[in-house]
Amino acid sequence: MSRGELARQQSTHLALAELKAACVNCNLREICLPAGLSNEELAQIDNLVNVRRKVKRGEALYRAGEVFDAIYAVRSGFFKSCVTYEDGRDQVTGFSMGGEILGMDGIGHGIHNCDAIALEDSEVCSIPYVRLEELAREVSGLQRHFHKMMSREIVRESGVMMLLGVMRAEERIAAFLLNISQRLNARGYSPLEFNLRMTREEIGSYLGLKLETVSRAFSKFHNDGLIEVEQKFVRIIDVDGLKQVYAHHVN
Amino acid sequence: MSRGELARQQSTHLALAELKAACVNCNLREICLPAGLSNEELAQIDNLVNVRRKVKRGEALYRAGEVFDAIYAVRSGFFKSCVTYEDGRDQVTGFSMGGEILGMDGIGHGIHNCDAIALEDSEVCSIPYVRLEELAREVSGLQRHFHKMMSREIVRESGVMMLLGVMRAEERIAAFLLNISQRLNARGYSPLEFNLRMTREEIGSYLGLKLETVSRAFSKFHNDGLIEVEQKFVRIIDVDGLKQVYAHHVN
DNA sequence: GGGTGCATTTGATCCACATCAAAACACACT
DNA sequence: AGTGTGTTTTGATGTGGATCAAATGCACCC
Repeated sequence: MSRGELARQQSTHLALAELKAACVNCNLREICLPAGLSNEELAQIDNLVNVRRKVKRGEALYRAGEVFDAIYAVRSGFFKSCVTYEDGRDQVTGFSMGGEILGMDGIGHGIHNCDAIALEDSEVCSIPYVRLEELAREVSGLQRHFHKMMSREIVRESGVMMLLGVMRAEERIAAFLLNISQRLNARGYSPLEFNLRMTREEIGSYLGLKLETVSRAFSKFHNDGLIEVEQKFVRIIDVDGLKQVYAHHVN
Repeated sequence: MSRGELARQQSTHLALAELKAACVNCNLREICLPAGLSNEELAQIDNLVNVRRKVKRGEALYRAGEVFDAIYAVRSGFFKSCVTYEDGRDQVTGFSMGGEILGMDGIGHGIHNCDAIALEDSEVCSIPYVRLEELAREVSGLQRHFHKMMSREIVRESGVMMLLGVMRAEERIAAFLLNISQRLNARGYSPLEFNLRMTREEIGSYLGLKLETVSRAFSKFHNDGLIEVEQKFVRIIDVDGLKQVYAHHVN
């Protein structure tokens, strides 16, 4: 598949998603907040997410410091989350794609802790937090699943801590590519070829590396026959080889 | 206050805590799971935490891979959480002291994601998760507070990611010391002198540094008149100086 | 179609922290 | 007090990734 075809396939997929109205019909329901709910329960929560919101590329869904009142399910598009430090240093703390939940960091203090910025034109389902609380008290499947999503966010972050704390540059980048690949796969896209939505600098920020280091690692993987890279387009040639990069470390 | 007196004061404090039975009487209730509940609500959740458990220094409260069925509130003592990687590399992902909740990482997949190891003889309140779920549906204050605790864990971890991703060694260690100091303060201990419960290696693992680097930073802070260090004992001399170490970076 | 601005690549050099090594120290046990 | 074990300190050296610099490529826009 060419780069152009791939881009077309991805956007068609997203366009279809936008036509549908509610969780019941959403093709992301199996990986989103309603995952694991019965059809009855699903119907109950459907009016929970009645508000949709489009966010254009480069715009913020929310920003650190804003009052928190809703969490968001990504319906289409792609987001980065990033925190800015008092002294201006900032870091990307995560990337979110369809079916993933954004904003759970705001619950703790009622204030968003990070910015959520769309990396392409995106759409989200807005889920008012007080209504989610209420409904979680009635629909135990929803309560349980919501807790799972928060817990998995904790686990995801400790995975990133591991990455930042103990892995070397190439391992981080191999792990990153495999992670993106696996998430695209879970959403029905090709796990072997895709267009990155973020810049080298954003990848670097997420992985605790400089953009030059990211670029060099991509080039090295390319030369080693593990991947093909051409700007934002990536094709994974040798999945196992990539896995070995971060399994087979110095020892 | 001498090192000996300080140790005695801390353990007396803990001994008193152990005499009391329930959340209603617990001196940690303001920072633990029941924080913010009314007296009525507090009474309702009291039988939730009926099971106590002692964990001796070096023993595990739980280990990665074990089935998750309860979260734990630290009643006395000190824990580290650490994850071990397939290839044997591991990393400390957090330290927990009185009033803090352990085990929320297990909710997502029903399996604990990390080891929780006592760094001194400790005691925890065991909170069966299914009962917590039930009660959270009835006591909305509990539900809300539980969500807040999970969310704050997410925020805490993104703080660590920032630390690992963008800070230099001395900044990390200054931030670490100030964080410990502030948490001790919130629990009624002196924020300016305390005994670390963990080794240099464990601090290093948490901060993504080698133990020698931690030791060198401690020595440097000592020489710069910011702190006094003698093995595990730390006295903070110049809080503002310490804050400047990580506020005043290269620019 | 050519210009402007941002993203990416690649090379050369530097430095913060890791690594290696050894000594000093603390604590538990006998 | 003496011995063993694990922790901490300190020094000397090495290196992975940062930094600095410059060229190239791509997208957008007039």
